[in-house]
Amino acid sequence: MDMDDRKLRILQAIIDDYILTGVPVGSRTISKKYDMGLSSATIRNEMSDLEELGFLDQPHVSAGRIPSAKAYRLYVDTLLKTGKIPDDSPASMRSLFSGRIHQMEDVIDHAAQVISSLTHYTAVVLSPKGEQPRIQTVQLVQVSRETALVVIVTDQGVIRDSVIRIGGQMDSDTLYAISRTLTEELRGVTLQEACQRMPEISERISGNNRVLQELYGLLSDGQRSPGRTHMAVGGTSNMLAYPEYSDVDKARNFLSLMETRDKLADIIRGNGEMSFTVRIGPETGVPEMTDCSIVTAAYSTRGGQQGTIGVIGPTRMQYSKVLSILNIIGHQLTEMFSGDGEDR
Amino acid sequence: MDMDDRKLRILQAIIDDYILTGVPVGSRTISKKYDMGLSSATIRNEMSDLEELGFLDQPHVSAGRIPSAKAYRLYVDTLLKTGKIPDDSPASMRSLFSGRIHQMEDVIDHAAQVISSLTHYTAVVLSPKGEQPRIQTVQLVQVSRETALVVIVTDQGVIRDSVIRIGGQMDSDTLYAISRTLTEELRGVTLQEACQRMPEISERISGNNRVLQELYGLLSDGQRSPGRTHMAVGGTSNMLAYPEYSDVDKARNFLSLMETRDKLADIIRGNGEMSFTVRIGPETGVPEMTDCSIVTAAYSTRGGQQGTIGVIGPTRMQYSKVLSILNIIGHQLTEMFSGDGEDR
DNA sequence: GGTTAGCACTCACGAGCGTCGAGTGCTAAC
DNA sequence: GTTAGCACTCGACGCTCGTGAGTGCTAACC
Repeated sequence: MDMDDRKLRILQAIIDDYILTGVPVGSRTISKKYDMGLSSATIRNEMSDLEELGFLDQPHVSAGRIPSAKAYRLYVDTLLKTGKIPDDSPASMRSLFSGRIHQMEDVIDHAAQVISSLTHYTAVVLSPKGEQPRIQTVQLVQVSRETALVVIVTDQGVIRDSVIRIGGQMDSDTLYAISRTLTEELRGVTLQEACQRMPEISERISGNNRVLQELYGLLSDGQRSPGRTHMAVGGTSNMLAYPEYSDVDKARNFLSLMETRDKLADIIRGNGEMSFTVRIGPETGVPEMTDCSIVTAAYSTRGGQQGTIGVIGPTRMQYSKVLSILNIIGHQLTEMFSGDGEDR
Repeated sequence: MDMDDRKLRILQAIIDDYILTGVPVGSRTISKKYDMGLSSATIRNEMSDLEELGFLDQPHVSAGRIPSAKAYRLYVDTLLKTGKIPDDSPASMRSLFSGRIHQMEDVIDHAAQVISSLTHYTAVVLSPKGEQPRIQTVQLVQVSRETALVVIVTDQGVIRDSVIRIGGQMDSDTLYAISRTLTEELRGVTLQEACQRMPEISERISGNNRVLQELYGLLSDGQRSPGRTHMAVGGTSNMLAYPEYSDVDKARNFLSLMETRDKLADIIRGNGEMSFTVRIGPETGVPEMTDCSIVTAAYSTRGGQQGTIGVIGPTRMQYSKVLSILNIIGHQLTEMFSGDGEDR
């Protein structure tokens, strides 16, 4: 016994119906609603076969069948293979980021909002992250008589800034001079290398040890912290609308997972930089999410960094809709971040 | 009939017990657990009086009593009046912010984490906000041949940065020169005033119109956006642990309120800059939160700005514990932000 | 007069039970 | 291979009823 075309069509119908209703679907439903020209009895036989093949589960004997993770896998794979990701973006969706938004963090927050409200699932957006950034410019800006702001511009447009103390009197011209020297010395160098080279530079520019010491501390700090990836989460409350989470304990588990941002980021970042990823139930590898699916898509910036947008929903997710939306938003983000240099 | 001392003690006992258990408390419980030297019958009479006075509610006739909002009000007021905010900070709590944290946003996120995990309620932390910031320094940092970063340092240490395009070739020395002029012209001026003064300055520094135009756009943008107050929310999932939210619909309402950040910020910012605020149930003025209480405390920075930390929990919140924790964290934040200038 | 014991009464809660109906598997006929 | 028919299963729902916590009232007590 193996999968023939009819079995496939029936399975498809079952999945469609279950995604729609969330209720185990019976043979009669399929026979009538999706008129296959087959009686319920025939469907029943086929369903029995499908269950044996591992595509359907039966919660209890007198209920209908529900698709298994394996069924969803098949479903999604054919969806992806046939490239049937409808790009049916209505005009309304075309320019969700029309208003002038300068800060990257705002864009990311907004994207999470938009995705979650379009899909009615939970959306997660991760800021781009890529190679070790290389320093382009270092500049010290005087803030007060005692403190200065360090601005480090890297090739990724990522800017780290932090306030450091400058010992004694130091006018803005002196700071500028130091900045120039530092920039000359450190251009094209990663933060890590910069850190190593500091002592050497320190000798060359004598007299301003205080500043360089602080800078050294800053660099070694910055190098440790993993590049401040920003993450936005939207629509966690959406999940409570699904009967899957009518159990409060389950809901709480889910929510607290959404709150442990580090873990969540790891999960979403997941398997590399595939343009699309769909992980279904157990495939997520997260025990708390056995009845969730995660769909992610990548977007990129002109610096070649990869960001991730993702949707978390019940396994009976409207995959095609989600894929289509992620596709569109992903493109928009890529355009936005690689486009006119207005990013951040 | 009015409140005598005994009634007060009984009410206190009822509130304590209800806060602890969340279950309507009966006369026998009080008589035995809190040994008042009174029989349950006497307690019953007193409870009946307290109900008449509006301090107790009775869910149904054969259940115990639960405290009304009015009761909590009284409870909290005496708590605040007697100044019984225990400062029993164990050493472990003394320095929650010990690790080097430079960015203000990180501090705020972390504070929300800490507060929520200490209280087991939901915590909200708002970044400081105060007067219109006044410009201290303006500096242009070259990023690429075509773009530059604008750094505006204000007296509040708040730094807005954004990338603008610089027309044509422009070396870093020229940018520095422009920066100097701008700083001289704009020092001590609010963003709004700066915006007005731009045309005039534009004439003086002729030739670099492109840069100044961009800067003008940036300023008028920045002036519109309300100062980017950052907000961190932590422990929303904690709320689901309380029987008050075993109803999924209620939980969802609560969560989606937590997600509409603007609204939430308004609610938390609430009534001004009192050092402590306790709003109980209906006092919150938010229909969705009739069975929540909000406790807020202020912290401040050396710039004289006020930030807010808040806890949202069920009305039967452990007020004294929450007040104590907010007190401690508030002081720590104030110290941190006014202290050594390492804030952002 | 305040306090307490006693008692009848109320009512949410949960267990137990029967009914209903959706859905199945199997068999026999087409 | 398909379909009609039928017996069977089992969760959902609704009903009843016992249980127990808690109350209010009354009468006795100090």
